[in-house]
Amino acid sequence: MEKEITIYDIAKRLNYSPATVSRALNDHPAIRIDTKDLITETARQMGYRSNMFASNLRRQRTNTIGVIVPRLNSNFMSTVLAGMEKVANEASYNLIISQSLESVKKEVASARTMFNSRVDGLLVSVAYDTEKIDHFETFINKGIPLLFFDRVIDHDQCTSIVIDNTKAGYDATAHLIEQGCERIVHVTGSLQRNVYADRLKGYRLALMEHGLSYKEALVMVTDLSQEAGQDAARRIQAMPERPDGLFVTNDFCAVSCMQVLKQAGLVVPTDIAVVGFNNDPVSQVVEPNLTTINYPGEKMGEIAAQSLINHLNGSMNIEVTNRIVLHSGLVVRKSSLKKA
Amino acid sequence: MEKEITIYDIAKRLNYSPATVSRALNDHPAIRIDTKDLITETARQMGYRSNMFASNLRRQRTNTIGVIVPRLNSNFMSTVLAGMEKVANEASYNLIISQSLESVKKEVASARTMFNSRVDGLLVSVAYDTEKIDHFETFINKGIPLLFFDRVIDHDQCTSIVIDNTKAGYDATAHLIEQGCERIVHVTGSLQRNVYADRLKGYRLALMEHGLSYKEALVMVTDLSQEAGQDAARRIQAMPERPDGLFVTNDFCAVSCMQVLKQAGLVVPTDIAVVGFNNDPVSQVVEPNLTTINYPGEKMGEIAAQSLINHLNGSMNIEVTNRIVLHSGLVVRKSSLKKA
DNA sequence: TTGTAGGCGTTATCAA
DNA sequence: TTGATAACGCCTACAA
Repeated sequence: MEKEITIYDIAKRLNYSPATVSRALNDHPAIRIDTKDLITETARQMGYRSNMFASNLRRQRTNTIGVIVPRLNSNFMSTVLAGMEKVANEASYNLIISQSLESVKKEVASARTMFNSRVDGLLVSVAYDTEKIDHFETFINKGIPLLFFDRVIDHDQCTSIVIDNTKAGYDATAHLIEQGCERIVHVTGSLQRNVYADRLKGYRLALMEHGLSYKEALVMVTDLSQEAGQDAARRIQAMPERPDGLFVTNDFCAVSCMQVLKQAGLVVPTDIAVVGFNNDPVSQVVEPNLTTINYPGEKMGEIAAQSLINHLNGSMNIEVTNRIVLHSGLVVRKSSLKKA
Repeated sequence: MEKEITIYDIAKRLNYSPATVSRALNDHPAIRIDTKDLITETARQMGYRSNMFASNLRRQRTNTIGVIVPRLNSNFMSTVLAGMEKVANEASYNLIISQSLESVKKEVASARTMFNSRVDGLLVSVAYDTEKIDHFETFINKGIPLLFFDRVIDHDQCTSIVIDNTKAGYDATAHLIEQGCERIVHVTGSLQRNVYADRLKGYRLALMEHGLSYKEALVMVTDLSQEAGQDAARRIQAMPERPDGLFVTNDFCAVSCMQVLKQAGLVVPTDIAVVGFNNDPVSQVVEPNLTTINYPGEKMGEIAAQSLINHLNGSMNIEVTNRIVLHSGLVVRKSSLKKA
């Protein structure tokens, strides 16, 4: 294992001071262009690499962004992360990624690690059961920018990146109603989370506006897993008055639900029309293809990362913009088309 | 923005030396238990957080593992990453993740960043078109452990984590042959990559052992995208002698291929039996359900991370074990069952 | 069991 | 345009 080259080594070799070498390497304006060239070239030859710790220690910055997500392995989340990585990478930021596995406890631990790693900023989508956000206060107190996306929590000093979940819920439900559905089951997640609460709001709004009454028995709060979907299917079959519409706020869950319903002999969409959420690739594989809400995951990731980076560069202030809403829209496929 | 608390502040407050504080905070054995308690408690109260840069600078370690993958947003890869994150997190390592987007050029750049970030070790799955691995030599020269997984490249000083792709290819093909298939199309990726080359090897082996001749025209090298699947379907339909079996080395690609075939009126598995690869969730959604090779992504991630960490801890040497092979196996579903 | 002191590699300030 | 110097916060011989 060879010795690491430092700016001192370069300085000695060229008979410059370390300060000059440092400046040359950092494109400092007050340096003669030919000495700069000489120094960079020598550095390259000697196999120099800058020591980020020394630099970070000195500058009190890390060029690192922390990301905390519920899970890494969902199509939606990995798409978001792909977008973030792309933007961060281009701006030469590193991404430290950590998953809460849907538990506040791990989320708190992750936040702590991120804090100790001195990330320059933090991007968060909260866990299923997060209630308070005390564990993020440390960031806010220290002035470390914090940005929520998808599953957000309102906070004066943080921006949130979201889609209009209420509208999406409304659109999904209204579409089902227009297709003639009158008893629409809604399968959703923890109402603690904005995304699910808002979609439910949209669902209720659509019912109301179309003169249908809201029935609590038709709303199922689940963890949106595949099992939850299967379970929902069984509950639907057991209902005395058979529902004719189904709005599941997650494609994968919707699909597993559809599969059980189909096995039980129900025909989608004739017997029951179905709408999912996310526009996950499976929605185009299941038969009939699933009507769903298109959720711009990659864009969300890009914008979240870009906003944070802009804030860090001083070219935008996160504390001013409170909320960025991305476009989303209904993608109509066969699973919901009773007419036509 | 408040001032950062350092061990000096704690030392001053308690009238200890910074050295003692440092030792107490790091659980050094030679420290009285009550002073340790006092110090940790005071540190907590004062809102102290250790400065990783200073520490890293001093210790020449980062507790950070670099990961370079072709893409973040595939079900397989995000599952692998989930496994890595879990293990790394438990061992209090951070993960810096970067995607090459299937291009060597970005892979080289990522490697460089990782190098400059002074990761303690590197986990890599190479891009579609990577040929040489000069860009990783710097790591090897510096003694930074390097570990390949899935898409690996043989190197004396690196361990590879893989499944037995040859066997998997063999099993898939043999299964089709046992179902009565005689003209089996194989859709695969770049043969530069071990995974695809080995699966092809298995395919040929199975043909041979069952007395079927290998026909180059039946092998399609593609990028395994959805479009590639659709394309393959069209080429299959255009073949003068209609194939009766299809082995696609990626579930998503297999599914899109199946969809086009079905639209064209072919019946799976009667007209053509299909086997995929990865056991992606879609394989259980498409109809008929897709026979596939189960690929233990999460386990692979866990083992890759664990091996690297063990090596870093000195409890295992990566340069000795050259290759770790995980179990994989055929999952038979309806898409391939001609008999029964 | 605790303290002293030097250095890890940079960069910012001040002076030349 | 360049150089000297002092931090940045931590860790670890060595000494006590």
